[in-house]
Amino acid sequence: MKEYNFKKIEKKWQGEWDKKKLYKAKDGDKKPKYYCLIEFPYPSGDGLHVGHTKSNTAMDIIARKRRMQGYNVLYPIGWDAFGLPTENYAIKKGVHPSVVTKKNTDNFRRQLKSIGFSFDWEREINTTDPKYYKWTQWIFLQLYKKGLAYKRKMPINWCLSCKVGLANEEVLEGKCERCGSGTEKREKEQWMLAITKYADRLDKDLDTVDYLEKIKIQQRNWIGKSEGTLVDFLVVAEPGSSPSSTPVTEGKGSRRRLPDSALQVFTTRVDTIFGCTYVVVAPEHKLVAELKNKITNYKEVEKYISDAARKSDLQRTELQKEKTGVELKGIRAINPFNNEEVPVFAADYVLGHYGTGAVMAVPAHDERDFEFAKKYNLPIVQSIAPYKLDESNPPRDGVKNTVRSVVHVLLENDNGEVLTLNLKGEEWGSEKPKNLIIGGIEEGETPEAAALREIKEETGYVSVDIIKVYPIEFHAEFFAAHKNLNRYVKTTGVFCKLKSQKREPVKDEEKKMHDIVWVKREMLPSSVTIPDDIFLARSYIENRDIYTEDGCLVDSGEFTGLKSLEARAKMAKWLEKNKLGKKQVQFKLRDWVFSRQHYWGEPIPMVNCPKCGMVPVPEKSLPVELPNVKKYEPTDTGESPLAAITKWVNTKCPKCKGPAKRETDTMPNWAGSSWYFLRYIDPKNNKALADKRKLKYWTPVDWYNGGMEHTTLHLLYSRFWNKFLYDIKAVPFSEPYKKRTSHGLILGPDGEKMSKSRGNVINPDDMVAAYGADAYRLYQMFMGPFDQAIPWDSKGIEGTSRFLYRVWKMQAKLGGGSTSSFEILLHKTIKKVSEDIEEMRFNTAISALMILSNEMEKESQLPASSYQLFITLLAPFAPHFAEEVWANLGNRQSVHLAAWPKFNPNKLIEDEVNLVVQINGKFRAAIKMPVGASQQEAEKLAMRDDNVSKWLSGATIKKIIFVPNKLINIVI
RNA sequence: GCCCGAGUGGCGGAAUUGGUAUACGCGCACGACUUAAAAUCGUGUCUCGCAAGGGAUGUGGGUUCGACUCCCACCUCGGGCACCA
Repeated sequence: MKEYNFKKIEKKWQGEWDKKKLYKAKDGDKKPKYYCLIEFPYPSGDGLHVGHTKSNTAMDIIARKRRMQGYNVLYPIGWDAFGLPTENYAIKKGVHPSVVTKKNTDNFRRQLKSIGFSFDWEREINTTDPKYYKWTQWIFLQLYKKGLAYKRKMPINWCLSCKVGLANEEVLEGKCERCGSGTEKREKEQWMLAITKYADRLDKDLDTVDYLEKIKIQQRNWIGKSEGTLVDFLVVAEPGSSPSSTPVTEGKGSRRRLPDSALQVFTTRVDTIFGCTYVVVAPEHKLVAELKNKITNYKEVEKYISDAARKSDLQRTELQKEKTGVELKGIRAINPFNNEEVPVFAADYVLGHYGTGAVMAVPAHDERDFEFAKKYNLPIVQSIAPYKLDESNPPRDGVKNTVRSVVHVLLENDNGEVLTLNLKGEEWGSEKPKNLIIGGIEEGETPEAAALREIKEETGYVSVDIIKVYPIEFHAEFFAAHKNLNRYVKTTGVFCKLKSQKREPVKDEEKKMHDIVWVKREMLPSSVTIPDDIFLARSYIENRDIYTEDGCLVDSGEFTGLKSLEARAKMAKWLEKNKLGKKQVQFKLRDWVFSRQHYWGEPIPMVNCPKCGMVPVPEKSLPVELPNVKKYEPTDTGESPLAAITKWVNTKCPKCKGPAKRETDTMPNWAGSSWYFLRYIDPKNNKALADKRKLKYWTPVDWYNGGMEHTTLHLLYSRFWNKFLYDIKAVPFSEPYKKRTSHGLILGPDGEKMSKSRGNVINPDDMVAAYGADAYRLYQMFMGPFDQAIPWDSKGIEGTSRFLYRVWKMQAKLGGGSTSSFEILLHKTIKKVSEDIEEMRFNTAISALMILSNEMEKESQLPASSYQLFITLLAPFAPHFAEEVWANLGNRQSVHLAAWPKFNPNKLIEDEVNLVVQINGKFRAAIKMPVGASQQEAEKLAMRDDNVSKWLSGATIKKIIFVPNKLINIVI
């Protein structure tokens, strides 16, 4: 037998596969199709590192298994080659970016080929190829035609170092995602794509696809759908402020209505509106300028606004802790529900670009409003009460309903302990503190007075300070069995401190009922329980002054008593009826900034004509190619370097043929990758982005694996483009990807993210040279759970390498022998490997293969048929190795075209099992038993065991638990 | 702060309708082969204990005959979002 020479074997089979076009995907083939996709790489100058190929290896395994299962598989590859690193490198070295790209893609191609991925190389694409970006530009034109691409002057994020405008998605904590340096806001005309028009569908259609749950959640959070209500507040001038105002009848006093100045706010909590004590507009809100001459402190307001505008995003987040704002004096807003007038503020904690840029502030029920109200001494009014229905003891029909106001007293002593009353008698017998001091508030009594009275009555303490009456009233409803009444209880919390131990005698009847127990605060239950318990405990301890959850409406006019959910619906209806507002769905998602001021990107195919305005380049003139020039440095003015190339910029208007100028902005990196999966289907088509029949055959992508970092950008953008192409009938499916999974990072050996600057990069070339592609692939998959980040361990790859050597050596034992000793294991392994691949549990699949090989190794003679079966299971993981062994076994056709093995369910069943014997749940013995043995048999055998009988001697058996074929537990 | 995910040997990790915790691999130790080393093969490897036996899956409670697994509270780490009304 020859030595296992991976170098020779891998080179040989890679050549063979290429020659035979083994992995060619056949358009329209009769076999069922399967489209496997990985994110195409950006061909950087550094080449691949081991992290880049994890996804490729995983999908390669799946693609190979699918082929063996009889599918016509499309597993393509290409290059996402536009972008800054290439441009920066080209500028530095003075070479054209296309030359750099060519060099880099050549290197990447060599690297990928050396690992033996089963790509269909005939479909290779490159986003920088004019034949490709012709169609990227074509899609842009379609978007433009449908009004989804538009130009708008707007503040963009400008990276000071890259000298480029960035999308919101590309700015992290005020810093450029790419280079990490600072950004600032600049006003610029930008091309925008109206992705927000698709926001609802992008959210809803997630229900129709099989993505990992965390990917769906992250996309949903990013889209940020929230259902709420628009409410119109009437804005009025304060008396005497302006003679031009007309009198208004609504509201108190003789206010004056200002023309056209309804202020619209967006809220998801219209149920809290009776607690609204002021309204806030964003500093950039148009109301401020409109009411300039009605605002009596305009100078002050103006200063605040210009200060706010000067803050960068970074400063705004840094200064987040302290809220600032300024009142617009001279004007007031009227709450349409109660006609109450409230002050109006401008504050930068309200965002101009979300909702209407204005909010109603309800400090009692919103964290941010509360903070602001505290700072500016604004009133806090409760309109929602926390509400608890005692589910185990709900109000009953046909029973009298009563309402009762009570106090719950938290009395603290000098040791920081609180007083609880432990009720006497069996039914209350619990070691845990049960009650605080609780008592009814009598007619005309304040909560404070009630608290002092109850303390005295129940405990005798008379020297007590009231520290605080908690501002939020709690409501609860239940059936009071001992009185046969339904109770609706309104509870006020009072926090008191014991000044001295001075006590007066307590009546005997009180003494009989309960003991006084001082407990540490932590001992109080933290969760809300039924009203007879200390159900306010947690709120007291946390000292919360506000309540932000749903509850029950209080002091809310005709809506009082409704629960939040119901109130929101009724109040929205009321608004609609009175034309004062309506239901509204809002999204966090914002339109996509699509312009970049760079050379190395797709030119935006538009022409600016002094006569005709913005004119799209006719489709037949596509592609608009990048001019071949020497200089492509970015400019400081914020203009694209293309603007300096007059020969290219000056063109003729497609409409009037007069002199015109080309659009000089280019598209962002995300453009080419938003539709590349469609181009693979028909990469050379010059008439359409892809042929309809081929699209129909291949789409949608069956399984797309990629990184979590692309969840909110690439994945969302490409879903958007695909949906748009579906709407214009260019593609047959609305959702591009049926299934999406993601891989975890491979970290450097130091446990840190791999990067050139850290110097912890592992190059696959070195691994392939030292251990071979197959050992490399195996180790990548064996490292641990696929979706987890795991450090690279160079010793680990030696393990998978050894495994291959051992399997190789088994060839010497082939011939006779019998399968009997490992036949069950063989079928179990087929089952496990088959299932594990589907679930991407590659690590346990490989472990199962190792276990089987360890068993087979013990045999002196090995049946060739079993070994061959084993090799087919190994083939997707170690394709070159398997192919060579397969050929050695005398097979003419490739192992990768062999049928995927099936397990025989009958051969999974063992005839003997290890039955665990436990005594009181502790392992005491394992006994061999025939499958399906009865409890009696098991008991009999178990008792006979020496160790078991030792434990059982002198004990009474209380109970026996028997789980067939698994265990018997004897309880003594 | 909010939303996801994870905490198990010296290390990567395995174990799901709750049923022998630590599979598989790495490392380490000892042995065989060798003049020697590497490679390879074999044996051992959670912890305390001479043993019988006990203890251990981030911490503290709970449910259960039985908990890595289920429930409650908390701690730590990783990722995402972050004044989105």
